[in-house]
Amino acid sequence: MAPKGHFKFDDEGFNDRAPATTNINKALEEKKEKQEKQEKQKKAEKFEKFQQQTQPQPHSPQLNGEKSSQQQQQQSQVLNKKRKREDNDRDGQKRHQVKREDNDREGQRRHQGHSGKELNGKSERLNNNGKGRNGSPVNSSLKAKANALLSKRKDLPIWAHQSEIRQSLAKKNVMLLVGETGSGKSTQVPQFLSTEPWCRPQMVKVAKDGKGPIEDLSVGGCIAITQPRRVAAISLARRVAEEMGTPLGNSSPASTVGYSVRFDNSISRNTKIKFLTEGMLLQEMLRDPWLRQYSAVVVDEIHERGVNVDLVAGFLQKMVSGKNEGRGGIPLKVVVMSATADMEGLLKFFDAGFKQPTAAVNGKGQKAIKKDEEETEWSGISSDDNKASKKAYGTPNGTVSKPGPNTDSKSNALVKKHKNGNPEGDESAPFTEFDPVKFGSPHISVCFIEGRQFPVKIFYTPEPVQDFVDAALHSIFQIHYKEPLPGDILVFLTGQDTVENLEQLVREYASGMSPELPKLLVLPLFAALPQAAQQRVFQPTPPKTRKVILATNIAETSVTVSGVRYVIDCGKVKIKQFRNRLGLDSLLVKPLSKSAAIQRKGRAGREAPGQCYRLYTEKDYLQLAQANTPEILRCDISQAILTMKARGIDDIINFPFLDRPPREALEKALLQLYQLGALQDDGAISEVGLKIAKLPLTPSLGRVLLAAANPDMDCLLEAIDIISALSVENVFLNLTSEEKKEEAETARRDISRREGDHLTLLATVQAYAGENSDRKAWSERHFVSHRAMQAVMDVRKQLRAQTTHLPISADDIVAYDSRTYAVTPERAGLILRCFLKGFSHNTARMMPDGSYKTIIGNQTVAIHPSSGLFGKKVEAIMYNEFVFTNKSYARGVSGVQMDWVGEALA
DNA sequence: GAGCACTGC
Repeated sequence: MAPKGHFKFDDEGFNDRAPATTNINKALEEKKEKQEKQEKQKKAEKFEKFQQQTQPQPHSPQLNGEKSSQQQQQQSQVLNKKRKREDNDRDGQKRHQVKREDNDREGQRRHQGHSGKELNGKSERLNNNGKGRNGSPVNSSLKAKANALLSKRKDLPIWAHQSEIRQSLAKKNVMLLVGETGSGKSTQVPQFLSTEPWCRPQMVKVAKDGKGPIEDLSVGGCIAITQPRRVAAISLARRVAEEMGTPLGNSSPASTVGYSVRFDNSISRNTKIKFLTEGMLLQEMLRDPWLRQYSAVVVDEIHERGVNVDLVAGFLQKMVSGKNEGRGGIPLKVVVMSATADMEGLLKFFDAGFKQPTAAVNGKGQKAIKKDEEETEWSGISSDDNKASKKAYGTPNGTVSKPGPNTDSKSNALVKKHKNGNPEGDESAPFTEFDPVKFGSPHISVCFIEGRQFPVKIFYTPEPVQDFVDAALHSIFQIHYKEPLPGDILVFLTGQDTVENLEQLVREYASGMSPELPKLLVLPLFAALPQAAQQRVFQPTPPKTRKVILATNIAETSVTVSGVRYVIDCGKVKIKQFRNRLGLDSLLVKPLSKSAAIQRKGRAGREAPGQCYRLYTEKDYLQLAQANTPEILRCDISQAILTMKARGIDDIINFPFLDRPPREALEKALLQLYQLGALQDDGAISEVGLKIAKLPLTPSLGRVLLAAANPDMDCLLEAIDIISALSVENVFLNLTSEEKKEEAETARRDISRREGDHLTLLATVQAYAGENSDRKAWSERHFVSHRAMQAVMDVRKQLRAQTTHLPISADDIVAYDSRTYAVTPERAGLILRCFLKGFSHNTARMMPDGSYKTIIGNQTVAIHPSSGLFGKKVEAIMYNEFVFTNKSYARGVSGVQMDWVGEALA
């Protein structure tokens, strides 16, 4: 029977007083709302008609073998073709489609899969195997394929803007481009620009490092496009290579399109278009602050606002408004692209650089943000920290505490505006203040591209919902009873616990359903789910069945599931927030932002008109924050600060932040870097700091690595093994049943160490690396994640390669890798003391009652149940992470001696 | 007695 009663939407179930507007850009929306509505209706009608005509589709012969015979995918494929909507966004749907074509053509990639997420494993490492195929037959077939793709490209919404984009960038060096999903911006903009006259390499005479002798250097010729995720960088590069008829990356010296992501660099001498992750561009900036190989940098998906993209934006803002001395005066073109970003804020941000080249946004902007730091209840250790910080840097002349003297009210307003967004802006509200013409800048052009999305109808609950799991349950069955097939349901929940609760409830209710109704196939989806279980989501829906996917935020950006027409949005999201005063990460359930709500809603309208059920009231929706809090405002920024220092930014206070971290966060980060020895007394970066900044590690772990390389300690290879394991999540599998846990305990006996998690990880990595016959079987025997261990080995390899300047030789490595004896207790102590060099602040001592209190701050902390030391009592502990969920937990824990801690703190 | 999502020469 259908669940009924206490939960329902307005008007006999559903309330549709808030019709969907799928166009996110409000400026466009205002102008085009009517026109679009009509268009969309037409489109929808057309689609319905088409769907009726094409319902039973024969299987496509060219795509046999692969899962392409799956009805659903094929349907969407045919649909795409018919509608000439070549998908150009970078999510899973397209990825697996593109990838599948690769497989059919070349059959050379392993780890075949259908989700973008799966690509996100280690599989992309091996994608350059089809080398040496640049003979003329292949080239001509590449060209033929590119020609075939051209007509699809011409149908993209962005194609009509081609000359506008070219002309704008010929005149102005900065362009802001808003384009919705499906507009084609990520694939087409680089191609438009790569043939422009300004994109050719030029020889200039310039002093290479700013001071030395004048040299002839080449500047420009290449375009960089940044992406927040590795999969996106790789799949976009592959797609653009196909469209241009060129081999991809390092498969041929003739290749003009490549990519660069961690563990996988695929470029050639002739690369003109290079997709890379934001972090990768930052690393390139450390090596060449002037980015001399590039004529242009395209920052894509800036609205996601990871820490790295904020730093990239700051560096670029300084660069475009500077004199380009290091580039022989040749300007760098910058294109900033986004689906939803606050373009007004971005325009002002870049414009401020031109107006005030040295201090675009200054210190006072903090005020607007500071209220976000709701840390009053955490006042425990703050005063100590503040004192220490002031002592280290001094208020009047320190690099740190200097308040911005030349406060500019405009830029304050910018910070404030940017922070708060459009306060009353609901999706359909006109973005009243923004007018590209009015805000036009002599340096910056703005371009809006319409997207392609089906309309999605929004329903709100009439009353606030107490229990969203219960509400979601009712919504699922309301949809299932009311709406015809096909049309799968995607439910956004907060975490594994809510997913599993709801999963059980839906199964219970479904078992009592009338047998005449279509069946429900309930599928959970969250990051910690084993790979095989995640894959079930991408398998075709069986006949007379409706899929119900219960997902965390993983489905918001990382993974696209086809077939979804109904989205249920619980209105909450679990986010990590760093508490500066405690050095503690909190994982909390919070209301999501409007742009995230819009993103979730959009998942229903990718293949057909859809519906979105919001488990909150319209009033609550209107009160949501406009955008997600940028990561830089809610994470430990010590690594970001160190990157800036290493890049030559000494005056952190006057750095042009897109959103300025509160002073407290800056001080905390600077203090921590100072305590690690990465900064000198005057706040300048030290030798140690420079070395740490070049490592792909947090400053703490980088410090450990340097300590271990010290001849007195001499345990670098051991430290690298542990650090590699610590930088990968969940080496050990999550075990649910008691039996499994006991079984695992026995199986892991040979790799468990009583000293704690660090040495257990060391033993695990050593044993895994020493297993030469079948590592997968070894992992299964030990209840260890093989996927995680592959990632560990990647990091380990990278760290070994990066530390060759440190005192280890190839012989040392051979000797280390061939040894079989266990680490002695003495050596274990030595290793832990190295870790204390980076983690002295993450220590706690046992109290007489058996609880632990942090040595700095005297906070109660419990050992996380995932730790091998859980339930054990030792004199003192050192831990890798301090996390608050239900209470404060230490994760990655080892026992240490108090005198070691004293030695490290001294 | 517990696990949002990404990412790095």
